[in-house]
Amino acid sequence: MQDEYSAREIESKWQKVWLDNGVFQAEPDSREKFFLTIPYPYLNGNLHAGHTRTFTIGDSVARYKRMRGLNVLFPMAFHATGTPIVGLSELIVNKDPLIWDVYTKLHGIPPEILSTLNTPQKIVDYFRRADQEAMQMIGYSIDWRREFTTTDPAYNKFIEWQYGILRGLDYITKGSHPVRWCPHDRNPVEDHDLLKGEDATIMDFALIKFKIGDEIIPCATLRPETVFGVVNLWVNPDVNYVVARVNDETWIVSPEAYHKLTFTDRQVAYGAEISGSKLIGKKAKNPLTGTEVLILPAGFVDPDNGSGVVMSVPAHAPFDYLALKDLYDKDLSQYGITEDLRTIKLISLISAPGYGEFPAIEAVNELKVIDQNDSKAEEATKMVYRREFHNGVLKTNTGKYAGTAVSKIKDVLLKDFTKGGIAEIFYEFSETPVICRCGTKCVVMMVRDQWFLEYSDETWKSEVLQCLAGMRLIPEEIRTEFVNKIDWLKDKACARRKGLGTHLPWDKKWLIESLGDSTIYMAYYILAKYVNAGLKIDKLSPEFFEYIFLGHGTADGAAEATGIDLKTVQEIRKDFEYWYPVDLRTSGKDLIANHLLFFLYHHVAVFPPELWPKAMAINGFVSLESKKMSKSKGPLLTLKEAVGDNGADTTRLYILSNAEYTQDADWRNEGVQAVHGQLDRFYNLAKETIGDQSIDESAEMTQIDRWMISVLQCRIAEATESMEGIQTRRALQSAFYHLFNDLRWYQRRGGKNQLKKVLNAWVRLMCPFTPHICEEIWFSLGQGYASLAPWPVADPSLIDEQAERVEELLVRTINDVEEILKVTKVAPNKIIFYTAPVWKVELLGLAMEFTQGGKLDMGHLMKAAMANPVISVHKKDAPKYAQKLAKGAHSLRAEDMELDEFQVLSREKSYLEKEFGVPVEVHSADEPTEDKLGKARQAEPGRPAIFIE
RNA sequence: GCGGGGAUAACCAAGCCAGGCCAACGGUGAUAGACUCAAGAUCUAUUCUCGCAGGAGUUCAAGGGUUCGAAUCCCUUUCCCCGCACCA
Repeated sequence: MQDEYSAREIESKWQKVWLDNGVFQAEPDSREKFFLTIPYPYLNGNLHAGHTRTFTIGDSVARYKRMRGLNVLFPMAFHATGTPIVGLSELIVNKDPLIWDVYTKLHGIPPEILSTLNTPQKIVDYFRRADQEAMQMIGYSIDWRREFTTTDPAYNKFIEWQYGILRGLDYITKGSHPVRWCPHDRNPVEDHDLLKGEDATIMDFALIKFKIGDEIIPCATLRPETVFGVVNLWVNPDVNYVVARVNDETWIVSPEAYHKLTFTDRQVAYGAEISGSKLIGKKAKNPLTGTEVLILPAGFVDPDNGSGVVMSVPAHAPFDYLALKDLYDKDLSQYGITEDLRTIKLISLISAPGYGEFPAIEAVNELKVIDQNDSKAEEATKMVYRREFHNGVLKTNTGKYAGTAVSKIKDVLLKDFTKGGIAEIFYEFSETPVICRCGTKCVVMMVRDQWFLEYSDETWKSEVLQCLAGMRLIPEEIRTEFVNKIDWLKDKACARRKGLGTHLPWDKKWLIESLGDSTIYMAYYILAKYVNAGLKIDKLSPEFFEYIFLGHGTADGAAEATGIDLKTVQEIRKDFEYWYPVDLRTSGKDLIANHLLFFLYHHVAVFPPELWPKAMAINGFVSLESKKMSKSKGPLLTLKEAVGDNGADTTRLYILSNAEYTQDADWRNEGVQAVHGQLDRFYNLAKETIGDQSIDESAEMTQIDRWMISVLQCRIAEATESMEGIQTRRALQSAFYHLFNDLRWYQRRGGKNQLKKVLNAWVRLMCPFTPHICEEIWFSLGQGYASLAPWPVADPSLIDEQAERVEELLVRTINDVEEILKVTKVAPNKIIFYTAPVWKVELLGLAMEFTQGGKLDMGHLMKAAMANPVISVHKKDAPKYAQKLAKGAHSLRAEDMELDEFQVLSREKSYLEKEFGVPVEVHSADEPTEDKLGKARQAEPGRPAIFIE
């Protein structure tokens, strides 16, 4: 062992030793196996603190399980499929200043190197190497022989095979779906492509097809149920509407709506223009009820929202009510309207508790909204909507829908109306405008002939739920979230035109979407070892995969089809049978709603139940000095930076002990430095222990030795239990911090001879968390690798309750003395202890009996006490103590009566004298001595009386 | 809006599911003392308020309730974080 703790030297030394000796390479054997995987990182940047947390949790579990004697397979690979890497390479070529900044400053890539990363392949190669280096410099116990990247040709074959299976199961279908689209770039846009409107979601409006003669004037609404309550339509008189041919119909919509329609899956042709004012005064027929309603002018109608025509439901929509009211006394003869609008009867169709017939009117009155231009009109709308949506029920005038909750009706009506030709669905952004980085206003585009994974399939879904039910989730609280998300999951587009990836085998112009190609790749780790060793890959055919992963067909058949020799085929199959299924997948919580769900879906589809994953563990994010980390805007802490600045073990210990489960961890420099100091202390204590020639391990065990060994068993048990539940923070509390404090007490009490024994267990307890420093210490302690040494097992026979109670009594007594000294501020000359008299112990015993037997009351207790001759002699003092016991009946400690306190304190007299630096006397309250200030009478079991001179 | 999770002393953070040994583990920071020529390291103590004898009071987002007893159980309110997709 070196004199000084030098993380850098120790860490690189052991990393090399592990790698050179293949310490973490796993092969099947007779042991029980444990297959642990973590989502591979995407290769568009360096690994950061977030990865560090997830991966380090995984590594510590892998190391723990290995030490528990399991055969652990912990592999790693890299994700490159999808669009971002392609986009990144273009931006690098164009020397995009933003990207340049992010990658040189946040990711720490030298400019001269960054400029060479001008193709996707070079980016992949660079980060693949960088990530691997980073994972090695933090000491992950990965079997690197199985590494791969998702753009490797053999991996493509594997994905093709998988998609063939899904297609065979009819889980892949064709359809259309709406996307955010930039008309200028002619591409779907993602959040980072946007200048404005990142928060906009795509909402489905119903276009209700009102009719003017044969022409359709569609009204857009998010509340299709209100079609029952329409009393007029609204058109903006200042807008020039478009008469257009839409499929086989003639539609009248705003010009903006026309523009949007051209991006939908409809055949659209421009016809003529018609001014809004010309439409006003006409009658339109409600396609559902057949009623004719008047078209009226309204300034609040936004041509850029929906179709530019709005149905008016004044009973439930404050805007409609206000607009109608505003017209009551207006002269509308210019539109040819002569009738009195007051004759238009409002139609109520929703009953909601707290509201009467016309909620819109009530809301308007309540908020004192003046007219349709009043800003409070918006508030009134929201108020009515919220209440009606949550508590509203449809009235009898809605026919067969009567009685249905408003919150449940939308999807039903959309389905019924579109089927009946009454309405169509129209997609629109929830907020506008949405603007692309190129400056163009984005639209909702309907992508046609898109390939979908049918995640909505009921059979598939129920199998996934069944799989989930059989899985262990850590922490268990996330189960509801998983169930909810499975319920919510809809069909997912699974192919793209752009990016890196595997082509759909039956439709080569499509690339398989990058989340869909990352679902069952854990199985591929088994094959990757052989591919990396030079296995022929050009002929990897479905038959081959069918055999090695599913056992379909025969080894001979697979060998024949591929030209791979039979022995290898059989070996791969045997490997797979040994390692699969996945025993644990640990991941950040961001992947719950996507990757982890798909992971389950695809496993369930491809594999039989016995190969479904066994468990998932979820962890939270990492923030930096309380600020959210951002890969593109900073702050960002890369794994390399963290390890370079602080060392691998410090980084690991810090990130593992900082938070647990789904809680977010906060990376703070001050804390990291403190942790480094703690490791330093650990190292020094180990070094001193190992070098201490005076330690006599064969010496007879003293009280404090027995205590130390006893407490060690508890720590081992706690750490073990914690690691079984993947609670790294809790495990470290026991294995590191508590044990550290125990050792301080041990040494303070003069303990020494058990130090080596404790250290031996301690190093192994710490090894999953801080493996390098542990290897270094272990090397001086024994032989072999600490990483492969057996995890300590708690020995119940070494638990010595008596010894622990003695120390508790001492701690309590010392604390009491200190408190007295603090309060009185006296400098002691002598300290006298009086231990409790026998009769009090007897009385406590009686009280305990009564408590267990049910009720403890003074009467019974005193009666029994007086029957006991030991107690009855003290009949003057007994009632007082009895009273106290009866009061504190809930917290009586049996332990307080099982220790001979006089003997203990007498024995530890010299220690107590050393602690306080003054002479100490110990008396029993039973022995008549000088009782200064009557203190001796205060002595109770568990609490000796104290007198300080 | 919907769904999930949270709010604990200067800060981070246990405890809550299984109510009482909880003024509340542990760490950090701060203060004091010991050691040292000194610094650092280490060790010890203190760190809600009051208290010259080991005590008392007020706390666990806010308000209400259940209970002999609540940080823990129930109800209401406020605030915070995450996801809501075709993007990895």
